[in-house]
Amino acid sequence: MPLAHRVPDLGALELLLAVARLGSLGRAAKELGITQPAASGRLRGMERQLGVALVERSPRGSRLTDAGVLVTDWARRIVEAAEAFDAGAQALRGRRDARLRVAASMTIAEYLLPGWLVALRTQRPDTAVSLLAGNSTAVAARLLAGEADLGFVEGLDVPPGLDGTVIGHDRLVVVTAPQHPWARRRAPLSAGELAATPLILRERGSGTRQVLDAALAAHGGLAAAEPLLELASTTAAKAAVVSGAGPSVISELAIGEELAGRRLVEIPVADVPLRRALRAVWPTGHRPVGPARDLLGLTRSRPADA
Amino acid sequence: MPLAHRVPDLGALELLLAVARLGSLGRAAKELGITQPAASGRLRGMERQLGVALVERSPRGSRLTDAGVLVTDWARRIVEAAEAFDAGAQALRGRRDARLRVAASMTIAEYLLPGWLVALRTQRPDTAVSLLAGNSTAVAARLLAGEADLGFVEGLDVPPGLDGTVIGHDRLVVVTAPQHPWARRRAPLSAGELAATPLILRERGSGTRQVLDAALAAHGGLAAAEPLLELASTTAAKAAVVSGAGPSVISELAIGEELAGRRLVEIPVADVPLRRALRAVWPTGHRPVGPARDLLGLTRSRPADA
DNA sequence: CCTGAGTCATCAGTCCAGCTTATGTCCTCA
DNA sequence: TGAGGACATAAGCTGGACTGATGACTCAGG
Repeated sequence: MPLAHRVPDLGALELLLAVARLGSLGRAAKELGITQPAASGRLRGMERQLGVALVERSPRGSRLTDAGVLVTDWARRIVEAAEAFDAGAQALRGRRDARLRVAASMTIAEYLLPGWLVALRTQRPDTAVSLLAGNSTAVAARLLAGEADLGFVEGLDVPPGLDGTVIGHDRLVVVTAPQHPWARRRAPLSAGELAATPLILRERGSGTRQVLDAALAAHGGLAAAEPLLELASTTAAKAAVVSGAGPSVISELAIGEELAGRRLVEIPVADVPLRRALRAVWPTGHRPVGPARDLLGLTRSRPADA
Repeated sequence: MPLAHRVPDLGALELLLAVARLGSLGRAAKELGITQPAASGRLRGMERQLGVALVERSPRGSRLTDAGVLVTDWARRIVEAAEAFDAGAQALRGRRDARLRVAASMTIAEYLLPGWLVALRTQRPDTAVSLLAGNSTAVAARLLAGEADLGFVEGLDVPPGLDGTVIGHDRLVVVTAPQHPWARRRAPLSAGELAATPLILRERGSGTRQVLDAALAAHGGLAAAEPLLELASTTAAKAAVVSGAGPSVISELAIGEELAGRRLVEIPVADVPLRRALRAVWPTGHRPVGPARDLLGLTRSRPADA
């Protein structure tokens, strides 16, 4: 039942990628710091596990089979996710002597920052980053106290005492399970319908909730209905929607995978501007320099509203 | 150096997700088929490895810490990639009694099919799928020989003897390393410039190459310059571009990760329609039924040109 | 032809990570 | 106050993965 028994472990996947890149078991082994027999055995084990030959061995080297090419590309996805994990985890470990201290809102820390950190690492391998995640107020406090060099917040305004620049936008989307009647609508949802429907929402005070309330209020003074369910985390809300409990309004950053896998369906909405800016922020007058400036450059060159 | 030593293995990540979902070490352990002490030890090991407390234990159960929430979300990315890997690998194993036999072009098999298979599995858990990857001709041959139930091809036309439906589009994009002068251009690239520049390309005969040639020819009869480098796989071409060898034209499906991580930069092009249709195909008159129809439904509801 | 430098496979032996079983501690609830 | 659930700890086992040595094979060059 558990996935781990059917999918090779990370070491084996890295080995496969190295073999694909270097064209030789022995060289791949050396790169990973193991011996050639270990690599040979490991690759053999992976092929036995998958029931498919991945590599064509010859006395002149090794090449991927057709199946091997496919498997290698799928493996690369896993390894890239692992790299993002590693970059995030290293930042989270947060040693005090870190040269770049970042404070970020939860959504940005979860979905955007790991990718930025991977990119930063290829550009500045020696920059140690520490990460602190919290809400906008906490981010502002850290910056003003000099405990962070650069902050990232989502929301409608820049906290007082800070300067900032918009680095992208986060759209809130209405989602349901594919079985929900809304998933078969042809016409977009109206603001009135949305306001009148009990939704699955984060607790009051969350950024998502604020934006939704503000957007409905701006649009003819509507007030959202009492929530169907109030949950503490985005993940819990997603799970509730997937299981068919009802519709919800969630950041598009959080639901890419679910939309792709058709576990969730986006419902178009008319006339309700459910966007919020994503901003990099810093104490007024202290424009980012050094590694903070590098990181800022990475974030700006890729708008987050793709 | 190797990633595997710094990232917990898949089993540990699954355990973390289960704990987050179930709120108890013991229940999570039972779900994964291990004992509670094993789960306890494993979680402790993971926390030691990351240097961060992930779970708050109490005699009434376990909840994630703030850091735990972040780590769990990053872990979920890895596990989802592993699910896609698993779905693809099972199909590749291709037992003869598979109820649904799919033949797909390389690009679709690599980048789109695993996601579809994961979705199909939640919808029809008992459908065994087998996968055969090859070029358009091979896909057509398998279908006409009755050796496959459903095919997927990318390209300009439907192979003779087959019916089909467009399920999305694949855009070819011009990419360079971020250091390349083109990355700093303001104006889009003209067709003439593109045609005049030696590029890193797949070998002649590949689908990518055909589309590029056709698009340039259609646009004022231009012919592409001699390639700078001819490589056998998309992956090799990507690697060459990333390392700064020169610009290339690659399917956008293949470079999502690289664009996000700023290892590659997309260069806008004026007036050259580098699109190709992605089609599901089947033998004329044999409209898909049963599981093939289910799979087709999944692919159509999510256009691949997002 | 040999020979040396590559490749990969096989074998035997060691070692450790992770498992299980058994038990202890703490809290909560009836 | 005792039962039950949740987690931790301890002891012992086992299998998987590693190393190091060796052998088979191919190719290029004297």
